[in-house]
Amino acid sequence: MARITGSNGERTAAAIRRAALRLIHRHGFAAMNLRELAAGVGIQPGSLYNHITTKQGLLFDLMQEHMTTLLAETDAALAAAGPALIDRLRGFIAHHVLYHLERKQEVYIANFELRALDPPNAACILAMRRAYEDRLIALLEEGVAEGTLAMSDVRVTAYAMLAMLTGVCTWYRPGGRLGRAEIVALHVDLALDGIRRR
Amino acid sequence: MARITGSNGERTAAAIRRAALRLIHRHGFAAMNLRELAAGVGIQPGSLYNHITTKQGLLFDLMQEHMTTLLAETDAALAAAGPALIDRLRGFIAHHVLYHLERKQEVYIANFELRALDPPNAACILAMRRAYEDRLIALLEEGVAEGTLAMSDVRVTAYAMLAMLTGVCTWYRPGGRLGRAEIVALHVDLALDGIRRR
DNA sequence: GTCTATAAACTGATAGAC
DNA sequence: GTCTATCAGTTTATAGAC
Repeated sequence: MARITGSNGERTAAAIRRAALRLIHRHGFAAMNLRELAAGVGIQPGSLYNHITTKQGLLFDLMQEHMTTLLAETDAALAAAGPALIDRLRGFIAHHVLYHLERKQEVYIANFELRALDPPNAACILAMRRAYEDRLIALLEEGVAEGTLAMSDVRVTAYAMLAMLTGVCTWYRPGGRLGRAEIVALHVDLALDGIRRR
Repeated sequence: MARITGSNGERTAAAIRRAALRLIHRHGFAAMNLRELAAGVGIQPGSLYNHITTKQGLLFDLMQEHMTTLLAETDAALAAAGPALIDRLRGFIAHHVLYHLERKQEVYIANFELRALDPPNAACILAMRRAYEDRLIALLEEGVAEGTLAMSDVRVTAYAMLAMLTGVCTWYRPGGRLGRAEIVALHVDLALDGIRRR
């Protein structure tokens, strides 16, 4: 039988995660204090501890949730793409850009607050990031092997592509000159033009 | 007549800047405390204030010095390149990558600690960053106008190029698989391949 | 210019009533 | 689950002796 009381707890927990993403993205993890976070949720500072273990644990949970979602959605996008390598590569790039446009906060935090994690937590997130990078590296190697792609150094190219595609996070603002679909299309071309064999 | 006493002050000030760059790069500005900074320099915390105004003022000085140097060196690299657009563009890219390889700490701080600056200070640094971006945008527009370059959107392309070229900071380690000259050459090609008309 | 000492405010986290 | 109250430690910054 479903619980009726206590349902407020999950709404509060979700509100904490939402407010934390906003504040960490804006001020950085170290500069965000728990009083400010509690005020953003509309509860008292002490009440936070009904939903989080520590400030550090909160950051880790946010990052882990983000990386898990990113990996799962990426694999879904790859599975949904056509079987040809170029289609899967387009699928990867388009998904990466769209995901990064829609979840700027999570992406920014996962990329730049790794140093705020305790070493064991950082190792866990880093392993997930490596797994993500390996998805792209595998695609590039496949393209080189079959002869449709050409590049001097697969690993450097993969890092350069990811840096370029992630860069949209730093300047994109909803309601700007370009729509999301346009930005995605521009970046698919930018990323592919340099590596397609011709 | 040159002062003889007090010459230790400038050495201390330089040591503070050096230690601050290292600590901010490693832990972030908010997470760096002045006790740790003083210990890194080998003085007591209170003595820092003979050389800095506030912690905020220290960050601003570091960023301003970095941006001034970047702009000056970039203009020197452009002036030293051949008159042809493609040579100036190569010069810009090669200088950008090499500078970012050699001054990882400054670059990282200037890019990711902007949110730690007070609004007036942030506006000042942001204006210098815009001036830097405009150097590249002007080159791309010149290339499109003369017909040697082709791209769908100059501004998006410029941001994408800068993000890609700056990305080396996040993974480059001295003594790694690739030397600096190789990394520079790889990125010049990666950045140009997508925009040269063919 | 550096030191010691300390002010004044802020921080993450806990205890116990409701 | 939320509240009030508070602990214990840390933070930036200052004052005054040497």
